Amino acid sequence: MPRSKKTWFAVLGLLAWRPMSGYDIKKLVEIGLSHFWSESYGALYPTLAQLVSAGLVSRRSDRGRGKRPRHVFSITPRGRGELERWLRGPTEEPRVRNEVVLKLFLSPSRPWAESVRLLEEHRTRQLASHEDFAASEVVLRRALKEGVLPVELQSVLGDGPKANQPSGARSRQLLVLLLSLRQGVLAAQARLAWCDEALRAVRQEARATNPRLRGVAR
Amino acid sequence: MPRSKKTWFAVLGLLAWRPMSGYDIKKLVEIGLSHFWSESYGALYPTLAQLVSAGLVSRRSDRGRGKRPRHVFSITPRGRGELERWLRGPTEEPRVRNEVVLKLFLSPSRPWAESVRLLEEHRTRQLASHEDFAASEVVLRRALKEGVLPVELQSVLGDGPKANQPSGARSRQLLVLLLSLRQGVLAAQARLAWCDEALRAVRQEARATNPRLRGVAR
DNA sequence: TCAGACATGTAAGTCGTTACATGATTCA
DNA sequence: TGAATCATGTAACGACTTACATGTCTGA
Repeated sequence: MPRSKKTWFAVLGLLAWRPMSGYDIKKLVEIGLSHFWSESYGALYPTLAQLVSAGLVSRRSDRGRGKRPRHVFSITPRGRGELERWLRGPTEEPRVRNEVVLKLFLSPSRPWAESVRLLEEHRTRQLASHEDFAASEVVLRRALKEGVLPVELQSVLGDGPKANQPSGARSRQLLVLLLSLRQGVLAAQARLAWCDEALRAVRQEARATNPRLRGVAR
Repeated sequence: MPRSKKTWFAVLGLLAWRPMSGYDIKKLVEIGLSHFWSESYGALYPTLAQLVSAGLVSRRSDRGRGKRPRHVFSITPRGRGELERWLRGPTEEPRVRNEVVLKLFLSPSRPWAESVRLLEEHRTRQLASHEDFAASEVVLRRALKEGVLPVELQSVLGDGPKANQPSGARSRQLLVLLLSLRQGVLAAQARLAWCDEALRAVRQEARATNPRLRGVAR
């Protein structure tokens, strides 16, 4: 039984926000969705072609004067129908494969210092991504409150002033963007908290095992 | 460039805990590591065969009288060397693909009630897994404090009373098991907190948008 | 003028899952 | 005796990623 075709529906769903080229989709995912989604060109372009064949998406060649030629894809009514069915359908839990935890788990025969380094490096990465998220959150909350759309968000939400957004649609987009960001913030916080807890435990254990280190700070 | 061969090293690392059959490995991962790792038979058995070919693991046929015949795999010294190199090497961040967040993100054209249902279902699953983790944690902490190994953990850590565990090795296994569990607990808590936050926001928005529902509890 | 962004694709290969296939042993 | 669990594997497929290949336009 074919498994879920996530790229398929991710692309379809993004095209429901607004018509875009493959390149636009890639950028949108990288810039705005990277904390919960990823796509590669090698999956994107074939998927786009398949969606067109299936009649869920239409392709139009946009070759404006002095413009780079590009293909703009739009969702069709049938595409909206399929998207809706998928949105209403069952949602798969991602199967987890956390290499950091695995390494820690497999480390019992290694020196404690190695686990400490593993955790410290992981912590540094988490801290950086947490800071990124937090900064984006500040921008987004201001946008939501003041109703202005800063440049940073235009590439995510589309900049069209003439875009025929029904009233409230824009603020609804901002809300789901904020909620998805909050997910990233909370997850990063939890990972950070885990690093701290694990580091404390491992360092304590290291001191207890190797009395020469007793009293050494850090 | 071949990507990291996680199954390869996961299997190698588990065999460093103790010799096991493929079936044992599968059960161990399912029962004790499911909150941060997964393996399928279709990956496991071929990997085991490859590890043997590579000389990192040795296979012995165990056909005791009245016993089911089985293959017991043990890590070789070369295998330990490779494992060690991998443990010390760089650790990849998993690329995230969270279908729940994606669906929420793609929902702006759908009724709020649909997002509420999505989040509620997700919350229910997270609550259940959080409870499982918390229960396991209680068992583990007691084991760590009292130095006794309850039956539930014997399938994870191995039950050998004659196992030539160097002093402290068992408690170190318990510690990394606890830490890996804590990772699951904290992650589940964060997901739960996010669900609550998102549900609050979405419900509030739903009420604001549809005044007929104003004042309706839940 | 040339680096860097824009833009689109393909080919090969990796990684892993599901479904299939098979059979032994235990225990109610 | 027959269901559940132990036990081992393969085949086909699905879903991606990486690396390659190619070209255009903009602006410092």
